[in-house]
Amino acid sequence: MYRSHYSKDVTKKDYDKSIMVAGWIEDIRNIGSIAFIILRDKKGTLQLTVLKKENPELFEKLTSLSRESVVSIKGICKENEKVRNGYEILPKTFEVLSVAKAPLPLGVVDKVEADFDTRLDNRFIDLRKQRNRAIFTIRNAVFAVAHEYLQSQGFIEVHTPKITASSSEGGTDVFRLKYFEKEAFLAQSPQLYKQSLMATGLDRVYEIAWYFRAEEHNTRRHLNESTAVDLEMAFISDEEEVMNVLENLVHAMWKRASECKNEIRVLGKKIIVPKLPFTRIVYDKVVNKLQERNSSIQWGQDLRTDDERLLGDIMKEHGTEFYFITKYPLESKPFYTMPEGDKYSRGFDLACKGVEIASGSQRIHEVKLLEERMKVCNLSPKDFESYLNAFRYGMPPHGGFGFGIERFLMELLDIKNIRECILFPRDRTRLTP
RNA sequence: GCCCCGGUAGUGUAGUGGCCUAUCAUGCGAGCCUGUCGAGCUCGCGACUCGGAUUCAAAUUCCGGCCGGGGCGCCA
Repeated sequence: MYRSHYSKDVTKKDYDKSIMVAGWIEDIRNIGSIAFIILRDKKGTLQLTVLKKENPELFEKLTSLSRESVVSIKGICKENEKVRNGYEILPKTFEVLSVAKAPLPLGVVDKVEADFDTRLDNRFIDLRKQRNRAIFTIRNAVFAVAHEYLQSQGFIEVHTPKITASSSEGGTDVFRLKYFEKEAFLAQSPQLYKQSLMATGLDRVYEIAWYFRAEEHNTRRHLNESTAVDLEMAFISDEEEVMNVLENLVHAMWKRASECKNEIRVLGKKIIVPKLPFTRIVYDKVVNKLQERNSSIQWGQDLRTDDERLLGDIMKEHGTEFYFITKYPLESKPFYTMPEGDKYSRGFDLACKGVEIASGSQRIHEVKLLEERMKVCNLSPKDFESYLNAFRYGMPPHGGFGFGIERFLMELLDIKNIRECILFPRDRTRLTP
């Protein structure tokens, strides 16, 4: 046994008793005859106080350890108002579990900041910082509530292949790889599989999905490997039903995040839970509003980055940070999007403060129309035979969305670089660690 | 894919042709110090991304490579 208590779990009942703590040596302040050692564990830090005259050998050994070495300490817990936790530990025995090499490639509590690149190269140390770990604690919390909410709504979690034969649904470049004697691709999304599952009778499925995208973008908001809550539901009469699930999901996640008080405090953020329902604004109106503000957007075009930001500002003036953009022009949406009339589609985006965080639609469930739309989008139905087959033997009306988690976390926590929101980011140049 | 920018001790920086034997902080090492909590003080250690060119002289200018950052497009 190495530990009886975490730093934050020590209570008045433990005072004057022998307890065991374990963790990383964050800092050693050796004053001469007395030394203060800060020990960090999963939950926080605590102070070890060592007196030279009480045990010169123990004093010497403990104070000469390198920072970030891992130790287990057995000692007496003493109440002390002068110490931040209200207690300190007077070590009696200890065990060194791992000695850290010095100097560190990245200081955990140094007064100098490190470049993000240096931080990522040494992510295992970077994540020793409370602030950085808080992001992933919140990430865990929002995933947990996503599962809870979706399960409660009758969705089941599925896992679809990430190695696929079909090259593209359009819209992005994909990674190519060798699959024995064949060529294969990394899935850009579970889109085709989750739709195929609508033909099975599972009715409502979701996946914590990996998106692999080979675009050579180099921005703060793009990753080449990202995660999403991807969802598909059958027997819907229109896309509004899908939007309803999405807004409730986002709301539940935002709310759960707001309950992570400790992490929010560490991050120095405020999280205000948005009100439901989110505003719906049709694409045509978006174009009008943007044109009123001197945007050069033409009807039919997708919103450019500056248009998205401008719309975010406009919506904020109307007191809303979340909004759906609905009834997109058919030509700006992927082939599987259900048309509405000749020009429009049942596709929508969900934006938060000017950033697109989710995208979805009612889908086409009629195979002839699907083939037609593929051709219009310069895709060959021949390349999608196994997908199309799922539509030939009974496919109910359905729809769904993809909801980017890193984008969500960026907006939730006001983080400027998306790479902060994933443990080991994959971007244009980074393949390690 | 297009465009812009950067690379100096372990870390973060100063430096814009000679005053650079390269600044400061942090770190690391040695020493002093009984209540620190960004501890303090003394001494020390440690660096110009690579290759070529210009020049009497290059961290500094030019060209190329390598590595990285950012914007746009595309998207989550």
